[in-house]
Amino acid sequence: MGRTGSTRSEEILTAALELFTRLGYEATTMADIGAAVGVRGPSLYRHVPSKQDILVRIMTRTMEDLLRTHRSALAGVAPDDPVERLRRATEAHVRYHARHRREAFVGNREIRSLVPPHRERVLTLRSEYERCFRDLIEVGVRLGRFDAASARLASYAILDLGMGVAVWFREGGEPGEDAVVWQYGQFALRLVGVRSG
Amino acid sequence: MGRTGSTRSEEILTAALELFTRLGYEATTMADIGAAVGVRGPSLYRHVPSKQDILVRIMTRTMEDLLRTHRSALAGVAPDDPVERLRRATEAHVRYHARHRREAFVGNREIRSLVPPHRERVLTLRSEYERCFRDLIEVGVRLGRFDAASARLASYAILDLGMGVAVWFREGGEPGEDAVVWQYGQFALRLVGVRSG
DNA sequence: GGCTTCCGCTAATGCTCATTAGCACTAAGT
DNA sequence: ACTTAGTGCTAATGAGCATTAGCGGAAGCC
Repeated sequence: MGRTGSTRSEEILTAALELFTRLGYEATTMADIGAAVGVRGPSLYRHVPSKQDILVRIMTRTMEDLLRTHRSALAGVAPDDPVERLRRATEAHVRYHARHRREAFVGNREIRSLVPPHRERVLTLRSEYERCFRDLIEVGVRLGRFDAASARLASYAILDLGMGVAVWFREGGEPGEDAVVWQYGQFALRLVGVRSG
Repeated sequence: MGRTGSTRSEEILTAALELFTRLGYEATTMADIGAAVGVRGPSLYRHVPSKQDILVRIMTRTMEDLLRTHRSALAGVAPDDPVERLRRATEAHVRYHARHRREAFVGNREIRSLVPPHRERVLTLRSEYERCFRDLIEVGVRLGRFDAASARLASYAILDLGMGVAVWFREGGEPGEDAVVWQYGQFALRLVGVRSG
């Protein structure tokens, strides 16, 4: 029984995530979430302070996980090997979006359901993440390894591929996670003009 | 005063589209839409049958437009030139998403706000559109012009790029529509292994 | 002037919700 | 046995919202 998660609040976050993914934040009621964990709506308030707070916890955790994954994917990769760095970053990005499709999906679509103080915080984390990719590409261009007219467009394109994965990917379906990750890593490199995946 | 559009309902659809884009369908109220056209909420019912109907009209019109532009982009392009066909299809796709970002944005995100009979209809149109791209890529692979391990993944990737454009593109911003369209056409070809843009 | 059509308005109506109050039960701990 | 957390429940509360009723005015037509 830790303080943050005492199992019950985790269950609630998980159930809410599933419902937010399927119905959207606005269309999900506290009663729905309660039913998903075997409880009436009002009882949820014993474990979480509000519906908005559920969304906030889900979204900030997601963005932090994503950034953490990104950093650890690049840890130990030579800074002067932009090809390998972009490949690793993209693979981590895509793997995260495949493995945590609900989190990524909600994280992308429900930003507007966040109420001001939190919205800005999440948006800041998000643009920090975007900047990582743009920087990666700019380095590659500067080193003459990439051929991209606009690093910004290329980074948007690569990031958007990940969001797409979160939409259509199904665990246990075909193609599997590894195949998608590999393929999308190749896509990213091709996008910036690297030959032979 | 024509029957379908008598200006007023068009104004309402346009205002609603803007609001749905910014706030989402659920979070937009009839009073909001009314205010945007200078009228109280209930007065809207003189021009449109319901809020849901506004969404339905927006979304079906969007999907039909998209399919129409796709077909006309390919009209007259040699069937045995998959490179040119994919380039044209992608350019039309991206141009549509840049030029009608609100329509495309709402069309992608509010499918779940559509009530059953319509949701299915829109989803059918959408998968018809997806299939066009997959077929295009399969032909290219069969003719040996494309190098794609999975036509399905490649088509998803290309389509997702378009959705991304609808999210971040701003009319009058940089890069402009033509630059984005050209760049994304090149991205699509690179994705399927075509060299030299 | 009287009739009709259009279109806007305010006041219901009838939900659906998030959230709060207040009560009850259980399991420890003492 | 008494108390205290912890957790659930039902019944408010209070707001927001789509939609409907019913009224009134303006414009055109006779």
